[in-house]
Amino acid sequence: MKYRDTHAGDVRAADVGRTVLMAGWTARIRDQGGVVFVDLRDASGVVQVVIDPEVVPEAVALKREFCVSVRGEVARRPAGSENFELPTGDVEVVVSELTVLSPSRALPFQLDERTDVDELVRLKYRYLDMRRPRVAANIRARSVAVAAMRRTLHEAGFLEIETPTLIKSTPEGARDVLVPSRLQLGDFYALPQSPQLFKQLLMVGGVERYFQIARCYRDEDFRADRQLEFTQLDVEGSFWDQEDVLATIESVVVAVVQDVRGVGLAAPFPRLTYREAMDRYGTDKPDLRFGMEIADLTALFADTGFKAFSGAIAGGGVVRGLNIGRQDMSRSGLDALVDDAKAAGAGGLVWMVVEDDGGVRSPVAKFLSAEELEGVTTTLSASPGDHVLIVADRSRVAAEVLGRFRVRFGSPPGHDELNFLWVVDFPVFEETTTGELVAAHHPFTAPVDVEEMGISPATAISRAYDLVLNGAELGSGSVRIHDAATQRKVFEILGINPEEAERRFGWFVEALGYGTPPHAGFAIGIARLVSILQGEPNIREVIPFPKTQTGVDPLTGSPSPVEDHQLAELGIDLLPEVRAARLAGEHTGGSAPEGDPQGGA
RNA sequence: GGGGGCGUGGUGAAGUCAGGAGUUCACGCCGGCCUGUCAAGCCGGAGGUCGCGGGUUCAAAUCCCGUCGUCCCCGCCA
Repeated sequence: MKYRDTHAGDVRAADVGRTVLMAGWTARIRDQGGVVFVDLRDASGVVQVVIDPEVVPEAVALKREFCVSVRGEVARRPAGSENFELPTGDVEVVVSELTVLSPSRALPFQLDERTDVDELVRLKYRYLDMRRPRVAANIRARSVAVAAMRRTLHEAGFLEIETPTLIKSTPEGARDVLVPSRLQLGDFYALPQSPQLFKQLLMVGGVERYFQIARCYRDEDFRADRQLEFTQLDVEGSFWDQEDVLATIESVVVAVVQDVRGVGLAAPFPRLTYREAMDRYGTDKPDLRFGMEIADLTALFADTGFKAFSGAIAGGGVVRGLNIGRQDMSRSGLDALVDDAKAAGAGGLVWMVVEDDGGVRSPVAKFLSAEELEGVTTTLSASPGDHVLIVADRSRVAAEVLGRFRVRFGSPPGHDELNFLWVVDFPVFEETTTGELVAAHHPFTAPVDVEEMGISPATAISRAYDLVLNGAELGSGSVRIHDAATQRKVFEILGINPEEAERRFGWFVEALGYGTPPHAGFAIGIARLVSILQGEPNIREVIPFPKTQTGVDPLTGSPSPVEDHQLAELGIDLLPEVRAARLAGEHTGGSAPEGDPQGGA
């Protein structure tokens, strides 16, 4: 059976007089008694079809979201009855034949977008949710974005290569998602956190340019921009240095933005070093759609008598200030900021308000000299009404606290503006709160200077870089280590002893010993990029079937218990308390409405 | 692991602070009318264990305790 020869959204005045066969959904029905208007929607759009119930009696039984096929003649709408909101609004299709391909039950929520429907309900009925313009547009945009990525990279000579998704667990960084092996009883695969080591092996193998739309898995807690499983554009190139990577990624991003937004981006993108980003914006992913820079006041307070400041400076710390502009804040509101700063790890926070006469109101004003107060307002360009926040602490703490206030009080414009930015020169390692060194990017990142890394690892700079868009980290990459000796050195600094390094990464380090080309690469979070381009507040909106914050899929009910024989085959025995909890029905997930969602007669 | 917001017919909301009969509004749903509507309109109707459990009270959607779900955030995310 032929269902259609014309798409609803494509019907135009030029088609008047043609007989068309269309198929789609009855988005809206306006039954006038003697004539029935139906908005027929398919993936291409909407067209109004007109039905005379005496000619087509089935029309009387139509409800919303029936899947139907109609045959009819395209006609110009009577003068005055055009709908100029619709691309098809000057025509309509006069139906001669209507087939209900599939009726619909009453809907659990309305598909118009007048109100925000609870997300849990949307996810439980995601197949209906994606009939709505919002998710439908996001799914399309994502496809357009991925197509632009593939096209750009194929044209530049890259090979698209799949790497395994059942791989060796090399725990470090994120928690692995584990999969038990039946054939190797008691052993486990891990799902990849990224294809990192496989793409490096591809470089060893002589694949000089690789990319993949790669599914990745990290078993950490969810956020608006983080899911258990996600997709990255993963890219790697041999005989590449940092500049080759940045240029290639820029060309991909420019193509994506052109195709998704219809906007040409200027490249190359601006760059900041990690150090600059931290000092001026208090974060390694600054949103540069607005200014509000953090200023260093350490020199100004070098000889201050105010102990909170002098103490911090004497301890090797800094004094930094942020002008958050005019604010309507009460004394208690300002004091609440002090608590927020403490919660974020600072010893304290000093606030100042510039008075109309240029004087400064602050709980600590009496401890500061006139020159110091003057210096603050001058350095921060604070004018009457402006509120100033000052933190004296270790450099990292001051940056982080003020960086958060900057984001909180800064006012970025709408999502129309796209501010891409490279942050380069990340450190090789960062120190944990317990003083251990961990890889800032990952342990396969090349240092700028291997000797220097050996001497003072804590301050060594790497050849790692991040791509930032509107204050969000879109992705990161690095020049990789391509010799076994440097790789072993990094493992050593990370406190991984040679035996452990051999057990976990021996297979990889061995590969580096066979003429590995210098190589470098990058990975971009696709949902993050598309969600920002689409102006969405979270990545679930651009994921067709996302999970909730507790890792549950409300539609299918996964994860779910499995049969005992399945566990037995895998040699798995649930803890008695886990088994009891399951039997008691705890954590069964999902409280969305069950059964007939409509009630009614 | 921690902090915060939310949970009221199918959907969205008001009611909760300050206890007094499941009250209200919009949409949807069901039935009827209607030949130019397009968020159609008009008339009529059905539909709720106020997430769940316990407590206080003469009386709980409302106050208290616990719990579940969901969202945002901190930790975590090499």
